[in-house]
Amino acid sequence: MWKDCGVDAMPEMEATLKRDAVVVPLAAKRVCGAVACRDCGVYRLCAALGLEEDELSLLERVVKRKLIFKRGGLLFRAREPAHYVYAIRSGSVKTCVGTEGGRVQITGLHLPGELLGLAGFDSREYTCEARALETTSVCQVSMQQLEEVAERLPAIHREMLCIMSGQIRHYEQLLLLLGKRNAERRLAAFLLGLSQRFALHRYSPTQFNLSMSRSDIGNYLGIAEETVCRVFTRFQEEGVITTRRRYVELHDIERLRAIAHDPGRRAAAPSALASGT
Amino acid sequence: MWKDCGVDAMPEMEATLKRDAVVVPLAAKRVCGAVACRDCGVYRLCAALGLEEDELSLLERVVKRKLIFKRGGLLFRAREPAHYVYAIRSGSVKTCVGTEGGRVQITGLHLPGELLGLAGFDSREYTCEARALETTSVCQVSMQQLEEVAERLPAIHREMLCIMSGQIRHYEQLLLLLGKRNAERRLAAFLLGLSQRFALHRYSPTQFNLSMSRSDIGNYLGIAEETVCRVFTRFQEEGVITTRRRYVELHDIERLRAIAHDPGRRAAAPSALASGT
DNA sequence: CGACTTCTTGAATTAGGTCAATCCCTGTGG
DNA sequence: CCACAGGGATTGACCTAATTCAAGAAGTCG
Repeated sequence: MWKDCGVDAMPEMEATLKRDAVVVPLAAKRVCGAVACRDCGVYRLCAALGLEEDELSLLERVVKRKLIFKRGGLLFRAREPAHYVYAIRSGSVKTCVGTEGGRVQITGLHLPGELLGLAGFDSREYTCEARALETTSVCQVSMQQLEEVAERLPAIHREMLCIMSGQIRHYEQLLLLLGKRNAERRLAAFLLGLSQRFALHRYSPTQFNLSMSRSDIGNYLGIAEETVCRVFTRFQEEGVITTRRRYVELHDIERLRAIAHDPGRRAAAPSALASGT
Repeated sequence: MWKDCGVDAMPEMEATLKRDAVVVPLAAKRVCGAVACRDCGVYRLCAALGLEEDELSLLERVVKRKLIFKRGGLLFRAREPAHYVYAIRSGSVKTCVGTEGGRVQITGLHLPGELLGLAGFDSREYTCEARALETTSVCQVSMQQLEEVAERLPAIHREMLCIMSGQIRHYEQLLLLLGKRNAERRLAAFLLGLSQRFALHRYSPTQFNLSMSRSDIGNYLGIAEETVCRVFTRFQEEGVITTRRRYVELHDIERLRAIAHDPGRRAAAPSALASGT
């Protein structure tokens, strides 16, 4: 397993980082001090750091620098040594894993405030590939130094555990989505999920940009690109949403919710076991 | 989200724990001292504890007791306060999450040596329901005391992070599986995955017991129970496997691998973006 | 202003879901 | 010890939702 995920699959990507990752030579002076940090997933992490020791010195040791990636830019690749964790400040990032067969599955769409790359903690390698979906600004955090600091501050460790368990919950939700058949339900749930997340970040929950292409959305949800289009069209005809390219407006959240939660028919219920005896 | 997962869905299960959870009144004396512990997922955790302080006293504080669950027994339920983490010593456990619609998705099949319940770290609630698939013996570990100890021993924290990142990797693999359509591929990959895991635990990689019913397998892989049967039959006709009820023998691992990794046709490849320019 | 990519829509095809009947165990009780 | 009940597994027939192939429209970018 994990032989050539995203590597052989996309051989031409080698040079992308060098070309796209514009290193802003702003040596992390106020990186975690401004208003934007409040909305950042590592904020509590930064805060914990700041509380315990000399604020600047520690922050500067751990938060390496702010990077900007252009659309399509590669943050990291699967199986690459995981030297850094990335906190998204603006923009969006998709993560995907790959198989030997060259098949690729998008496993995440990440919005500002989220942390990427922590899953590689165990193996010291990234478990997936991460790519900017639009111009995206991130904080690059040194894994090693983060660990060194965490060694002394249990609060950091606890924070990391929380972030990971959040990631696990996210995956469980996604599995739930992929397990239940129907394409309409998947898309409805997808839109609702996005809406919720945008709301959390104080963006409009009813009009936003799907930074992913139809093809990516299809891959993410386990359906064909064309099906995504067709369902969007159907939703539109029913007045539930409006789409124009990647821009979406949700008109009838309730209806979407109804579609997403429709129990539908049967659907291989797992046996309760131990019911009788 | 997460309103009544597994609770309203299976209302009759209330009494299951009381009936099935046979509390062995063996006050954790040698619980983490025997040979079996070497194969346990928390072994390193236990070891770390033992290295640093008075072995028995700490272990007894943290590892509450050994429990035995019968087939169908409920270890914990989603949304329940997560007081304990469970290490599986023998047997197997399935975990599942549920939706408002009463739909349930099996998210994991857990074998001896694996740790359950850590995902609830963040919210202090279990994120899923866990149920024994056969007579299963577990170590029950107090979450609170584990944390208290971890506070003083960063090694424990690091271990927990590793376990969680392993869980994340597992989910990524599962997503990959659910994303790629074809039922044959799913089942082939499922069998191979099990085979690998059994091998890790020094069980036979070519003949083992699927502790799950066809229905559970279907739910886990996102296909209908009947399709599971049909594909198994097809595999059998081709001489790749033999099944008898829940017992399976793999005859041609290579062929299975070929089926699992068959790139197949198209399959909504995510756009590389930034490919041309 | 092209060249490309992404999106959309149509038509044909099919994998897999659904329903239903039957078989086959396993465990139970007479 | 044997017959029976009930749950799981299997198989067949049918049908629907979604994939696939194909072609064209609509943006985007250099």
